[in-house]
Amino acid sequence: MNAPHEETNTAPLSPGQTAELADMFRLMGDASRLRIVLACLDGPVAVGDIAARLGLSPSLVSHHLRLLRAGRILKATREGKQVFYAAADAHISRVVADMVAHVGETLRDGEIP
Amino acid sequence: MNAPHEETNTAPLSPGQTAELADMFRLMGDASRLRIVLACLDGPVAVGDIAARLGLSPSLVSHHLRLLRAGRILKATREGKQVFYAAADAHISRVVADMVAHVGETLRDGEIP
DNA sequence: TTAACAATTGAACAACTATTCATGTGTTAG
DNA sequence: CTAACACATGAATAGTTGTTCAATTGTTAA
Repeated sequence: MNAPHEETNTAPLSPGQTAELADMFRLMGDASRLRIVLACLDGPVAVGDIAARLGLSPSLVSHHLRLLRAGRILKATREGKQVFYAAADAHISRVVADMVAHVGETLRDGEIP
Repeated sequence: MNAPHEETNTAPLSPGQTAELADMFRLMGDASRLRIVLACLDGPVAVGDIAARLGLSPSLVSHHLRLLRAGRILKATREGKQVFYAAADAHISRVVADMVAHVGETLRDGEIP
């Protein structure tokens, strides 16, 4: 699929891909939204449960969910009165989980230069 | 009811870690800044070269570089008149490259390159 | 039907941010 | 020394955005 030899080169991303990537990052660049995404990684969660679990108003959660849905990061599934949100697809959930795992290792421990 | 899946669950991040992660995402959530980071992944690049290569004003690039430096994503090295920027450490460059690679696979429908 | 519940939506506002322009700082060449 | 170069910085501004509140839509139970 890819070039046989790969170095630590700059990822050859097209301008469109770069913009798309930046969009994805921006969506998770907000703490509330990131927490919402993380809460949805395990499996489908209802809006009310997300709000209660994170201590946010249902309205705010819904606003954020709309953005995350528009960004193809989460998908919605209605079931009765409730609407469940989960990762849009397996790729997304894997990418996000991976980013979190890697950055979790990298996070600084209050080191002051 | 939900069918339990055996999936990589969400990494249990502390609130502080979550905020830090969101901060890192926010830094790369801007297209200009993301391109600057990508341009620095290969190795040390001078500010002027970044600006010329990306078609941005040196002033703007410098402003962004300050944020990226404050966010421990890039580090600066002075050499004569020029200042070279590169990934703050190996971890960062690996994390970023990995995210880019993954999202590169995930990206959908094509745009004009 | 009515009533309660779950979620969405719109408006309005404060806070933040990306960009530009002008100026300032440090460095090397002449 | 001065002048030119490379970058940084401060202010000012236009655009964006996260949050709250009130009202609305959709769904189920009584």
